[in-house]
Amino acid sequence: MPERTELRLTPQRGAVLEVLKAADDHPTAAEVYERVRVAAPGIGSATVYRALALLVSTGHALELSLGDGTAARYDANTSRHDHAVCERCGRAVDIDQPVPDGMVAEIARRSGFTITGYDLQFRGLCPECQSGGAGQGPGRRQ
Amino acid sequence: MPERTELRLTPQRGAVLEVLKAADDHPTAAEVYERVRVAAPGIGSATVYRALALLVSTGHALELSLGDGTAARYDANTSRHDHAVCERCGRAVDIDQPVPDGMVAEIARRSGFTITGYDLQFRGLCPECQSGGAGQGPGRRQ
DNA sequence: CGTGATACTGATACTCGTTCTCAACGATTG
DNA sequence: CAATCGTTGAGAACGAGTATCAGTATCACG
Ligand SMILES: [Zn+2]
Ligand SMILES: [Zn+2]
Ligand SMILES: [Zn+2]
Ligand SMILES: [Zn+2]
Repeated sequence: MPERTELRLTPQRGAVLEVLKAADDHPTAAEVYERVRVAAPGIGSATVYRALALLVSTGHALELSLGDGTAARYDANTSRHDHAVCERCGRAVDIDQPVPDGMVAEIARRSGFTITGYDLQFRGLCPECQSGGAGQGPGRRQ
Repeated sequence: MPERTELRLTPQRGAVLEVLKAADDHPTAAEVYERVRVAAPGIGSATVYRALALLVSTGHALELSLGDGTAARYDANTSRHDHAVCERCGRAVDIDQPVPDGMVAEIARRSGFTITGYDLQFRGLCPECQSGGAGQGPGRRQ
């Protein structure tokens, strides 16, 4: 007798999760949809959006706003980490260096806020876009 | 012979700028539109969007993505600063404590990125929402 | 002034990412 | 098998932002 239907792993949801786990590039919902259609050809976009929301709400994925005006991206790496986003090709890489606790405490003290978390995105040029004049083409946006 | 028409301060643009300067709550474009209609009743929303984009591109205002999925907000305070956003009422207050240079340098070294800037948003509860159970009502979103 | 060139405006149509609605489907239980 | 209920896919709906376009204001110049 299941008191709570935690997360029924339907084929569609499994496929979405697989795509997320296999991705290392923080795809948008639209990109997840594109990729998941290989494994689940008939899947509808609404189902992908619903699956992503479900995975986020159950802690199996993170939803990222990279602050560059682009759509939200999804990340199967649910440990606390930040990102550096290339302004040219849109690539987002993981940054595993947290803000010092002292700084957070100081900001809480000064602002009166109870700080429950933060989001930090660095902007710049990725190594590829610095060297190769063309890099690998302007990927996303801008 | 004016070689470049820099920025013609039309009544509409002036009104938008006044609204921005008077605001201390980082309004969205829609909110700016609402407010500016008091001073410029016939103004169209497209004009507000155009004025905001112009102000941003000429350095008279900043466009903020607060990472909470809500629309972009605008800020007449163009000096470098970050924000703390209340998860309950949506209020965004200024934070004037930059990330230590050493941390940025370390991240640039590790990631190989050339870091040109960053965006940092703290999440939490504002003083009003901590105490007053009701605060001033759930303002924006969530 | 009048004239044309150019910038700006407001209404509206449009785009596009995301959410909603709903009928059909499928798993589960008894 | 029948009843239940969560899930699905199609498509409609939504909303922020953008593009289009005809009309208007501004300006330089004669
Ligand atoms: Zn790049
Ligand atoms: Zn990541
Ligand atoms: Zn609050
Ligand atoms: Zn600010």
